[in-house]
Amino acid sequence: MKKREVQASVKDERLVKKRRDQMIKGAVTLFIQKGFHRTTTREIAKASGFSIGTLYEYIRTKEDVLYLVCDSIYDQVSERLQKDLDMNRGTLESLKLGIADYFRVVDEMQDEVLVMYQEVKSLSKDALPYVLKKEIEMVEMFEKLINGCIENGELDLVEDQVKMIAHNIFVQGQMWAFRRWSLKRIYSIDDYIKLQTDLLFQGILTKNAL
Amino acid sequence: MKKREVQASVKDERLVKKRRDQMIKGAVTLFIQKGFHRTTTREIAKASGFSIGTLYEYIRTKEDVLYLVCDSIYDQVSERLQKDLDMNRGTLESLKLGIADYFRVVDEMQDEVLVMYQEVKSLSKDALPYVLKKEIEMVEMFEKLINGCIENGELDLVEDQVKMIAHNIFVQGQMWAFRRWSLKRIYSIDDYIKLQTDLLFQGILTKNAL
Amino acid sequence: MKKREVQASVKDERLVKKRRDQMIKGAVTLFIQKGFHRTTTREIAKASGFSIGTLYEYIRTKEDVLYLVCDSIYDQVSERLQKDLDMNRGTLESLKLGIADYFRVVDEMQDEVLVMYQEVKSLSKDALPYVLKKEIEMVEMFEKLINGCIENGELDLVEDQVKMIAHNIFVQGQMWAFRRWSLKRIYSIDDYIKLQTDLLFQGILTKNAL
Amino acid sequence: MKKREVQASVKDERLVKKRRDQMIKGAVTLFIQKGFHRTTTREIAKASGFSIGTLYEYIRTKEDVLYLVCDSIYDQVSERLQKDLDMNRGTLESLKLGIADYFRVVDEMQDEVLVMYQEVKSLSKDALPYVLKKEIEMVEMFEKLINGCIENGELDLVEDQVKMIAHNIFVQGQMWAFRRWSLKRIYSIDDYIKLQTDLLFQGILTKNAL
DNA sequence: TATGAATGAGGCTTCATTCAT
DNA sequence: CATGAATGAAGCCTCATTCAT
Repeated sequence: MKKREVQASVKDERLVKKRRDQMIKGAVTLFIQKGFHRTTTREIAKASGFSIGTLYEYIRTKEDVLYLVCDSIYDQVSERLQKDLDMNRGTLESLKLGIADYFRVVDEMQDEVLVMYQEVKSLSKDALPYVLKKEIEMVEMFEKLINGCIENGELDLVEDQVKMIAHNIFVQGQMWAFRRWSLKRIYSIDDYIKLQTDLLFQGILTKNAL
Repeated sequence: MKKREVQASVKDERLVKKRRDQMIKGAVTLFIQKGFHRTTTREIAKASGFSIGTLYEYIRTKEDVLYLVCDSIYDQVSERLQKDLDMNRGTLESLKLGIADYFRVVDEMQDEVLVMYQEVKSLSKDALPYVLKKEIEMVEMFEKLINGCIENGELDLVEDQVKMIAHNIFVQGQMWAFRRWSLKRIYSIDDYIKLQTDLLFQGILTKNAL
Repeated sequence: MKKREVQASVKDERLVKKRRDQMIKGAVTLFIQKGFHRTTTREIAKASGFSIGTLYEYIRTKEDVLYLVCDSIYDQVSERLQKDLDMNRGTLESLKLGIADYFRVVDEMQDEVLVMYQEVKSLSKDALPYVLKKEIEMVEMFEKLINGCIENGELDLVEDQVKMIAHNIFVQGQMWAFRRWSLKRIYSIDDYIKLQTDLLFQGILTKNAL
Repeated sequence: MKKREVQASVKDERLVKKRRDQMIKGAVTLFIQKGFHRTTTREIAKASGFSIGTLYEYIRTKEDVLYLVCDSIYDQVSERLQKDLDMNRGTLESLKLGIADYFRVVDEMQDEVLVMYQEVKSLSKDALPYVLKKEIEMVEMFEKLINGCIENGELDLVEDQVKMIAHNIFVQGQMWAFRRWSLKRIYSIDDYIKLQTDLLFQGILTKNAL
């Protein structure tokens, strides 16, 4: 599935990229503060550093801004993950590193993740699939990391389990962003990573219990 | 923390209850279809079976409807959970039952949970805490179930772990609702319960790895 | 062909009629001064004596106002013509009376006719046919008056001629409105009626020439 | 009355002429399709084959384009008529030829005539007189043709009649353009010329009736 | 001369809320 | 208590025009 094209009136590709970057940056800040629906196009223009007229030279509708924002955030997050995947050696260690890295990206991009997370649903039926596709791809990255361990004999799991775990990891990452109001009071990101990883690997039953 | 009062012009308490029930029912349907922001008060009134004027006899602002909806959903979910908690005997079995029951409630109330889940953030700074409080209470229910097992010596966990697990359970419940587009293709609710419970209890390293 | 329905949010039919009459009256004044495109919806609302919100309780789009205006003007004009037609006796005299009466209606409703005449083309492909239909009906009225004379033996014309004459009469009526800047300097409405009628009946070759 | 000057930034007269011709050609096409108000300056620039910036090197405002279009159309039509006038011999025959020729020009330039006809009123109070002046001149051409016949004794009419007839001819020409949706179903341009000419000359009263 | 990115006033329309009946 | 007509602030978007390159 190709990227969904957001039409711009301006021809200069480089300029389009530049202006849209300004736009995304400005919009994220606003969406964090007040959400997509409560943010006006004029506010977006202002926060982006140009006029309302100029804003509309680079998008067609307000929703395009949301799409651009979501798209950009996913790109950033998955780009980071891709690196871990690339040096994946199929060991438990590299799985752990992948998870830790993902959680850290989420931590660094808390606001962005939260925004995307809360506002995707505001995308039209038209744009949603493109963003969902990216989500699926990220879950698949975790599946690959896990499958690597299985192939190496470090884990013994069936496909259904793999998929479930991949989903869990993905959601627990997001969870750090969308439940931070609650979690941050108790844990640092390092605590969070350690606790979640241990739980994931060992479950709640102590050795004693086995 | 007491329930947040939503002011009504009408005095007859029984009538207020009745009208608000109609309202919640109508609103949930609409919020599911189009989300809170895209739903108009007029539509809510119509779906509730009365006029826009009447609607405003029972609420003060549109946001009140959202609050009422969220409040009602949480009430229903936690009421169900409360029962399990009441007959909690501090055994792993009753923890498992609690989890299974929670996941099943979420399954039955998928739409409602999804709505609440996606729209809470639209609540004003004023109303949000009241709903968040309910969430906290639900997480605490799971904490209690777990602590029961610890007291009984069936589990050996420190507080930080307990809280983390409670959060995980809570989120995995919601996850069944908000990722159903993805999960339902792979799992039935029974699969989901079994897999998640096993994973929770035993982790991914399982027997072989130990 | 039925009248095209213009949807109103307000239910009370009588009120709808009343408000739309206000609206048409206000709009015509404005359209005369500045044309449809240069008139804003807010101006229409103001000229109609209510708020912009109220305006939109009675129409769906700005174009609806134009349609309502055109529709109303045609109704008024053709209602007047209908009377003449009703007492048509198939004599040259009643044809002359019909023409004179039509020209007089146009004279009395100069502004309205001019507006409709200049702005119909701004109607969407959707609404245009309904208005054009009315125009056709009016032309047909003149055809009937003429055919009456033919049946009575007062005139001897073939169908093509009848149609042409009907069109000419119709256009010469409008002409009094849309070329008044030029014609009024030279003729009174009575002059105009007399001259046009004579020309129509006798041509320019007159007695001398024959 | 001199031509109204439309200011251009560009000095090279030949270039101005060339660009404006491109502009008029492009604009007419668009005005025909969507009318003056619905056509944007950007569209005009594009249809003219140059950029929006360049467009504004040759005009001052969007309205200038309309003026240029109207002006050009009138020029073309009256240039053709002028020829007939030049060889006017004051005979009924040359009057007939003049009318036929005018109707034929209108037929050939249907679109242009229609545009001009429907959009002149969009000209500002500033530009309108210049275009109206051309219209008057055209009507005067017909007056001259008729007066020629009178001087030759071929017709016997008073001034008021002459003016009325000239107006009628002029309007009947336009009519072929602006009522073509209706007329073309019934008549070819030749039918139209013959019928209108006969009616004009002989009226509707048959010899018998006299 | 030619280009096209930038501007912002202003247009159309929606919708939460009020209030007279 | 119920109704629904009225209100107007505010939102999204367009487009004529300018100006730096």
